[in-house]
Amino acid sequence: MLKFTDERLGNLLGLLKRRGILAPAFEIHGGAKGLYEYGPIGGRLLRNLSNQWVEHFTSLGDIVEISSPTVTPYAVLEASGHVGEFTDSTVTCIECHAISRADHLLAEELNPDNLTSSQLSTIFLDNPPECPECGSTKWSEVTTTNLMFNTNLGIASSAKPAFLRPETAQGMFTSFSSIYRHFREKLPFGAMQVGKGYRNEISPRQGMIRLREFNMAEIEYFIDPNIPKYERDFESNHKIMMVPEDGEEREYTIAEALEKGIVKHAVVGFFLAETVSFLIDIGIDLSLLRLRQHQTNEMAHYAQDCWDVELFGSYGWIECVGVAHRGCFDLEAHEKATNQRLRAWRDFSEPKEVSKKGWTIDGSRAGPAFRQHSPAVKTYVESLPEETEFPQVYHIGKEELLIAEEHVKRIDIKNTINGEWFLPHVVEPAFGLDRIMWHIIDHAYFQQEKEGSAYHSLRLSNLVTPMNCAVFPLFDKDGMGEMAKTIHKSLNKLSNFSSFYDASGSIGRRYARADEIGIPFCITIDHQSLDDESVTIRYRDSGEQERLSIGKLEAFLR
RNA sequence: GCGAAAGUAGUGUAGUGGUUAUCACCGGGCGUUGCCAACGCCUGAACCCGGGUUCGAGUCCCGGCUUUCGCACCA
Repeated sequence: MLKFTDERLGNLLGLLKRRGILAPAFEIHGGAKGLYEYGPIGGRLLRNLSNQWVEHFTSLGDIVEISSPTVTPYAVLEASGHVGEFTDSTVTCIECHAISRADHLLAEELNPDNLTSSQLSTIFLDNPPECPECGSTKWSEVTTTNLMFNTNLGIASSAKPAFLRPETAQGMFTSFSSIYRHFREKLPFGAMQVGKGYRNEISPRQGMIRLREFNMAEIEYFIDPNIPKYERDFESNHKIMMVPEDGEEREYTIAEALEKGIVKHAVVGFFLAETVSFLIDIGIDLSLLRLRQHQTNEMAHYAQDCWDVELFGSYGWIECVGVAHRGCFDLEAHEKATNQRLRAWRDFSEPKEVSKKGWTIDGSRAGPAFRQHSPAVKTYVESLPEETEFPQVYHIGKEELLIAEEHVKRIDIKNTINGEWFLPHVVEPAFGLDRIMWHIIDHAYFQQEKEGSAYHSLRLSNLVTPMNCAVFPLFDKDGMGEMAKTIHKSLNKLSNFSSFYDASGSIGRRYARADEIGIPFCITIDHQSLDDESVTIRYRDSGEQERLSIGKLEAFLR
């Protein structure tokens, strides 16, 4: 069992920065809070993580990947509710002018997330907490601040307000119609997107846990609300720690949780199961994972069942994935704002016949005849039963209008209604890739004592490891260097495979360098290799070695 | 940024100020055929947005937005 201490965290952060994995961004200019950069090793890790994510969820068969812009017009995020709702409550310290998040300064049992800013203001007057910067207890009014980055599309007078997107989801909702058509107009189906999101967090903290620019991966999975139970097969017999809304923390399999009604919706359960198996595949420790159900009062108002996948690491339990049943909120919101239909069609089991017989006006005759009374005449005529005979007298105010046969015509409309349009519901699994990345690394990091000094290794999953193997010549002489380079080059050419070449320093030092960045195998070319075309394979996690002929290398590494 | 033109189903389009807005391809269902845009029946889908004129606006006027094309700018 891993022990997450401050000392370990410090060592790990040092390693990440030293080895080009992860570091605060723009440090030579003094850095910028909430922005991190991935280096040469970290960049590959992130790429592998996002590829694995796409691969895992597209292989379910009914989810497609799209890509929409990060710069998003005002109207889109106004419709989605972000302009009005995507806010934090802030207070300013009157002594030192530091701005803090109001809810973070208050004790948790007050449940500050659910209070209005005036309720919060009252608390800050009656029971002021200390300013974390200067210790003062004088506070300004609590105000709400929108967390989206403002920008403009266009310049000067042609500028139109826009935001950097706070989530990728809206792009999937706004292109619903084209995805619906792609799926031959049949539910269920999903769309996914991997990309950057931006939130102007008031106080980015905890390393890279709360970022202002971050990588997210989201799925919007659309379902018919009339189908009460989607039968979905999933392989997940794992016992998973769950913290239900108002129950005890306990281990269940997803199937058990569904049976007991703890997980309320089958599709939510399905994605929780898929999410957990994905996380295990990429190296998350199941014993450091739990599923936490949102309290009813904590859920966004549109959500019907909402679970967080929380991972435990150096910063405690951190929400890394959310799986939310969002009902039809988003599609409905965009539909209202745009008057576009964002619906799916469902046939009735029996077509319905609707007929209307009666009268209406002949506009080309009645219009000129009745002029401004024409709309009233039309309403009147259409209210008459079909057996009415003309002429008819119609009183409007003091006037008396004679409606002749030439002013009207019969209508005889028969319609068959075969089905109806409905708003699909959506289940949204949303992954914070940077947070998952952090926990992959945090769970993979092992430090040991080796001959008195600290020895670090990242036991990364082979699915995400930034370098698949390392090739070392035992000595860079007698042709070993050339042989190693040849092997390195041919392995590096394999697709989705990268080999790391290192010829400097002692062999032990090179193994250590490889372990630090999570390379699973080191291939060493020694004197014997020159004679019999065999090499040494050395395993990262056990340190054990075996010999293998060069011809079998490729098959072995795959 | 300047100038011009155009915005009607998913696509391409028709539409004298007055029907339930035309047609084709397209999409969905069923049938037939059985292997690379076949056929038949049923069915789904649109007047860019906002004002104005009018009894009545897809149609006329004004404004906005978007697109296309020139010119300018930028890469």
